[in-house]
Amino acid sequence: MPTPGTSDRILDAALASFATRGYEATSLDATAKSLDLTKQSILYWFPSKDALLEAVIARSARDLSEALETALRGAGEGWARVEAVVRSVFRLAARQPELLGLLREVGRLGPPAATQMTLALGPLVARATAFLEAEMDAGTMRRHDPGLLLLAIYSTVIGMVTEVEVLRALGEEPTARSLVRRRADVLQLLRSALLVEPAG
Amino acid sequence: MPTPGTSDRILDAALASFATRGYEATSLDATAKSLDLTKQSILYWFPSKDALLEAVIARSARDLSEALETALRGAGEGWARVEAVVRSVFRLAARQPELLGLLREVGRLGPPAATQMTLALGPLVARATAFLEAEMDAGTMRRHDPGLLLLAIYSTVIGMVTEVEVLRALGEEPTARSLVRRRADVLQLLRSALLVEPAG
DNA sequence: GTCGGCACTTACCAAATGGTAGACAGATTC
DNA sequence: GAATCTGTCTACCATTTGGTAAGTGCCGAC
Repeated sequence: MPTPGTSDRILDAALASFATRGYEATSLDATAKSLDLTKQSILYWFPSKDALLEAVIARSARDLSEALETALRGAGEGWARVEAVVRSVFRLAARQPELLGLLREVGRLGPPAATQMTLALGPLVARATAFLEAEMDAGTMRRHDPGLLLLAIYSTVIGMVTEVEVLRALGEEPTARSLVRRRADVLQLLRSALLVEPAG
Repeated sequence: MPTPGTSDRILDAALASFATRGYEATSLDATAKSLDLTKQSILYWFPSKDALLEAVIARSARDLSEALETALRGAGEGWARVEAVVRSVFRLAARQPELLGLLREVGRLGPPAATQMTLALGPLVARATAFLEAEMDAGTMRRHDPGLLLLAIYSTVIGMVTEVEVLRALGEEPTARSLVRRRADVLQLLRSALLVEPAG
């Protein structure tokens, strides 16, 4: 494993800052300083701050897709697939929380950033929608609008994983250990909500 | 109803901008211009941008609490209370979407803004937690960690109402009419998830 | 050994930002 | 009618922002 190149290190730092501080609150100067570089070096690799965001989104969308595709590859059928996806998101929350933070941030930023992310994750969304529809047709999951159902699942999982302040407000310290409990709770909740037979 | 005072107009404009563009992306100059004022007039009423945010949060938390308290006042028992709260949030989404947008934004900003909002909404949260616990004790709702359950409900409802870009990504145009459908879907979903008997 | 390009720097810059100081107009008070 | 207070404005200011221009050191090709 070679030393990561400068452009990758820049992407890492930018991702972290965009995901936590937010896009506007991230300054090129500060990001550069954290890497022992000057702002102009960043602008050498990425012609503008917008372009940097674009690159961060592109790489993150790819990483995100890969993580989920991998989880789906050996996943089984029906409910097991939902569980596999949720588990892989929680794994991401532990190992690369910035990826999920960026997702949140991009949704807030709106177009064109959101459009780019949307396009990049489109195939995954289409697959998920089709899956839910098939399950509902087969009668194994309760009937809902698939899009809205997906949004509900998305919001719940992302919320459980990124809403640090709300967690604190509810008396749940967002530690790594608590993440496991949150995962268990989400899975149980989704099972009750989705499955036709509240099976055990 | 007298003409709203300048300080109220400033709070309105600031709330709208904080909720949509975000705090950092909101400039005092732009906000002032939208009100046919100068930045210095804003700084006359609120000594700094931080203080303005604080005032916006204080007023919004009050409005939010009032709306929910009102909804709860004539709400009935058990599931009807959940339904009353959800309905009132969707009503807010139609009439004052900025209030919910601010909630999102404040969560992202972290302390001290988040702390202030948390404190202001604390009583409401405590009430909700106690309610859920009582229902679970009574056996009418499935047992979960009340805090996490509340977070799940919060995330789902707020997501349905503020995640405009995600909605679009899922092929749901965020119109006023679709809001009604979303509300129906959320209620149905929550009922399946929460109630012990999937009652009809 | 020098030529060319790569990675990065120093030196700037115009625009925008939050904030200060002080003046000005119009009421209100005495 | 003078003094005061309120709300707003004009005039500044220091800092920070994203971005440009012009080097500089270095390494491999020839």
